Amino acid sequence: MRNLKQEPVKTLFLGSSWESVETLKSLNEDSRFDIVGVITTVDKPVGRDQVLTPSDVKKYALENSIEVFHTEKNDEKYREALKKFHPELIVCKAFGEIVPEFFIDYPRYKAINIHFSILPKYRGAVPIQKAILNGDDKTGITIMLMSKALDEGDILEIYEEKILPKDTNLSLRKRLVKKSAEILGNTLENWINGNIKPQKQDSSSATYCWQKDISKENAEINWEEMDPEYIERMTRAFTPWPIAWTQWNNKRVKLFDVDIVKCDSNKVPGELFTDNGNLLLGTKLKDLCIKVNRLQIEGKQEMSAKEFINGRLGLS
RNA sequence: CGCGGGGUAGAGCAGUGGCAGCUCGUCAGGCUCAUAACCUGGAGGUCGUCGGUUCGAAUCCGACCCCCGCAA
Repeated sequence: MRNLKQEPVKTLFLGSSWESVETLKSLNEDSRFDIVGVITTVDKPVGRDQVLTPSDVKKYALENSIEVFHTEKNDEKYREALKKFHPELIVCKAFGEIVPEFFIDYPRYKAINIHFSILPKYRGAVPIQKAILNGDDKTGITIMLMSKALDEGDILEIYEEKILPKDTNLSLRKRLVKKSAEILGNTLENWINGNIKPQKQDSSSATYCWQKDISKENAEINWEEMDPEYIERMTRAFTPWPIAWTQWNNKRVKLFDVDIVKCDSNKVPGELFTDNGNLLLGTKLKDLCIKVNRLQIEGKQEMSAKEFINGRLGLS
């Protein structure tokens, strides 16, 4: 039994995105852990002007005087990192690189990954989006050992979280980030003190999700084939990126917030029309329409349906 | 110099050389048992900024600033 408060665990953190920052922050502010360094992706060009920008994790680390290291998918660099930091524990969240096996085997207390699904369901890059898209009523957090293959390591702890009817990828992700930051420290302490026996995953029931499923191309609504329910889930799963969209007057229209409503119309699927002050889109089902609450026309700012109607924009 | 759309009242938009407009909101009054209803009236604009052309510019020309879609 190790008293972590007197003898903090030398921890190396791997991550890149804003959600990894929350995880890093919770560990950095936890006296049981001593963050010896952070590995993150190199600065990337970002936005319309392609300005070279450090990752959110790098920004946090620099502000908090934590040493930053870039491995750039290079085995030699990984060896260098081990020599430099001598970690007893590695924690990884939304890093964006596949790490070599010798690296995750090195620390005394192994390498831990946090994944936002109930593994072995939704192994891969976009588990939250996929859970919403599939209409699941719950998802969760898996804290697990890293292994050679992606998301296949033994499980230390699972936390379940309900998916609410209006949940978007963003809103659900925020809850999971917050929750995982709350439970991580204790889970790690239990693991380090030998109170957790890792559970093997049942790989025969594994499912997978790929980043390419969540792309601008896949965010275009196919009105002939998609059910209204699926379209509504798309708008939530594709928030805040890439945003479900369709065509109107040869322009892209992003749909930010929609509802499914009963309607009695013979509109063509995908046709935009107004009815009683509502902005509706016809679907392949005659008695159901998509009611648009917030939208954005290409070249315009995001606006409410009411604002869109007030401007008339060619609608009769 | 990656490609493209845009900046006009608080919001959304129309307006290609000749009085600054529309829908919504807002304010005042009216009607109504009642209102996101209806009627009447009002306030609210350096037309992104600077310069140029012109008798006259929101409108044409040049430069710059800002917002957005695509691409990466």
